[in-house]
Amino acid sequence: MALINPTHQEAVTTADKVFEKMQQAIVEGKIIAGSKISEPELAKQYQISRSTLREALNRLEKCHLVERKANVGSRVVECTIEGLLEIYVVREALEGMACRQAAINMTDEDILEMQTMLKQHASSQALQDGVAYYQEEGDLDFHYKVILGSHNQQLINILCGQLYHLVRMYRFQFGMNSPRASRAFDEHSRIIEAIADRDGELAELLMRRHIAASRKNIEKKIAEKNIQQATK
Amino acid sequence: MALINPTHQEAVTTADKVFEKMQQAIVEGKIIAGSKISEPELAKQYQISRSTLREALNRLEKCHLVERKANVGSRVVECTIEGLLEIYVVREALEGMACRQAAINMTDEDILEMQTMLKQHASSQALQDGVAYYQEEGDLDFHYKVILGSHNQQLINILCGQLYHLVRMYRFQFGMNSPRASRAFDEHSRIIEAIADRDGELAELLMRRHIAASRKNIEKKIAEKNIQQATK
DNA sequence: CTAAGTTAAATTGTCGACAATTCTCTGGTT
DNA sequence: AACCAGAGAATTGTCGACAATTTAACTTAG
Repeated sequence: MALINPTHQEAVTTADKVFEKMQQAIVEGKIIAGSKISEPELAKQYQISRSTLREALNRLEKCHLVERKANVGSRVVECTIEGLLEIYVVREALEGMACRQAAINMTDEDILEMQTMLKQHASSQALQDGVAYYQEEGDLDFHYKVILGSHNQQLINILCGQLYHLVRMYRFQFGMNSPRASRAFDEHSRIIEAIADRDGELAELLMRRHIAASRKNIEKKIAEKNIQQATK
Repeated sequence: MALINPTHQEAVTTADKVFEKMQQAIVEGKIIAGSKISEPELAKQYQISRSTLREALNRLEKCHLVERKANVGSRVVECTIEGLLEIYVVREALEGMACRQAAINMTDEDILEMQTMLKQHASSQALQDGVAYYQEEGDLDFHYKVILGSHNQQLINILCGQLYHLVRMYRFQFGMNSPRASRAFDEHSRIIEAIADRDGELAELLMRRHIAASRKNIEKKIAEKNIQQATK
């Protein structure tokens, strides 16, 4: 899985390593969302000093996984429906623009690589129970490559550096295995086609529709759940 | 000047105060862009310990004003033309979306307040040498209010918390007093009109054109300067 | 004179202790 | 019984010192 972030420089210092461990733990819910973080307790747990832990907390704050208030402490960010929808709105805007830029700035080799990647996903999806795979890793991988293809460092930083892990957290904790996999695949195909045609306007439009469709799908689910609860 | 960020919580701790001072110093170029930051030196300069200074540096890193490499140190971010254009691309996407959301989520009172604010700007602009004023503060103020009007916390965080100070830095250091002030005023008026009409699609379109126009204006200037240099 | 290797200085990362603030629990008053 | 006040405990912010790493300066071989 070539899901490696060029922005992401490998962890050399101990604070980095603890940061990565905590990041994973938060994404997977092992450190539960919304809970308060006790510096002394976690420092003891990870066998490090409080200063080092605070350094790690600062990096978690940078990717919006924890929030801190002065003289009060840090809390893990909460997973709310509103928060999830807000992220989709931001992604629609930013990934749409990234797609437009990718149509301008991606090299022919990059495009070819993405096309072959999509074919691989298609076969492995058809082969076995690939729906989950596709939805989990393949989808992120696709979006990732488009973002990198924009060659816009600001876009890459915001989307891959900050929002990426928040998205992963929501996927993990809300269990996003929606039945949109096959439709998503078609949408991905058309997006790559537009990029290959160097049609930035269409590429942006398609990507925005693609993400908006996911958001509306979630909104629909929520609405259904609310009706269910109201009528019982 | 009601340019207060609700995101921005006032500085209570000393690290916060140093952070704000350094932020201002970087924006104004008193700490020169691209220069390396010496922790011991700055700690002595601000009369604080290195730990506190590092805390401040972490916050500067959060709003992308400094960059840090492990075991090497921190550098003030550089102001490059490419970086400026990248920011405009991100702003076009995000503020466009913020504008669309503002058309949905702003209250009638908020809209009325923005309309009166714009009229004030108009009169004070016509009154005296308001062009600079409008361009410097008024423009930021307008964009600020639209962003807040989106009521999307993610959008607000990214635009007001992170990009805002970078934009200020570029304005200050590149001396953006372009002659687009009067045209910008008309564009602002139309944007508010669209928001008042609750026409999110149009509001987004107009905001994107507004920002794209600024970007193209800069690109044109750069091109002219390059030709000048080439022919002399 | 250049280039590589080695040593010394400087800088960054980490630690434990102290100060300042906040939270909690107890006791008293209306 | 509810609410406010105050002392104690716990937590966060800040400090100075030490360890690890990088940068520089110097020496020496080619």
